[in-house]
Amino acid sequence: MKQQDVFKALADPTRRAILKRLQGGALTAGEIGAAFEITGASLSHHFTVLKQADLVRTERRGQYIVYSLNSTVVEDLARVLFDLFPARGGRTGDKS
Amino acid sequence: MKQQDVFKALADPTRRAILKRLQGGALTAGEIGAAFEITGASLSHHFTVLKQADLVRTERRGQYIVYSLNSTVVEDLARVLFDLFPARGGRTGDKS
DNA sequence: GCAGTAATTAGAAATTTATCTAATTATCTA
DNA sequence: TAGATAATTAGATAAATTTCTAATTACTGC
Repeated sequence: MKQQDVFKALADPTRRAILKRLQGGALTAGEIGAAFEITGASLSHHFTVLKQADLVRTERRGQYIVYSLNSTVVEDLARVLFDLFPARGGRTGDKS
Repeated sequence: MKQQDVFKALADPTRRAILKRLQGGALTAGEIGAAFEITGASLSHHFTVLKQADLVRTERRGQYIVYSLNSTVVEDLARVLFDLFPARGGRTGDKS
């Protein structure tokens, strides 16, 4: 896991929206792109960043390329975050 | 919590290093800066970004300004992440 | 092989971000 | 109050990022 790549990938709102779209299951590049105003070329750039961070996986299916979420990275990321912030017992939900 | 501000703040390696330095407890701007090559002005910019993301808190103590970690934000961030990635039972540590 | 569709890659323009030097603000001490 | 120290703010430059159009690659089906 390249920490820097993951953080940079998550820093862009369009890329986070892509990840959210993939929650419902794998989608082709075109299906993902339908939800955004930007061009396919720009989308493709974002896919590259997400792939480099290992946040998504791709698989060619004939004419299409199918994207899916790589959930295992969230575990790595969780480790990094708990390393970045001091432990506090693990309770959550009392702030807001 | 402004999600975008937090992600953007964490996207820079210098800022993550600042957060790590603060793990040991509160430090003055100068003490933090001693560990980095960049100028105080640049550091100050990073502090601004971290403050805007509510990741650090500041307090003036006489001539000094003391920075400390705001751990509560990690809880908000955890929520965002678990929202961004599908739930997977909650176990961690089996991937390497 | 050729036309059509899906997606990426190439190259450039516009925006944002990180960094610098110089100037300013705030505080301490004599 | 004046000089020294800590830190920020202002303004500029350099580097990185996002986005675009145009061209290219990969596959389908005739």
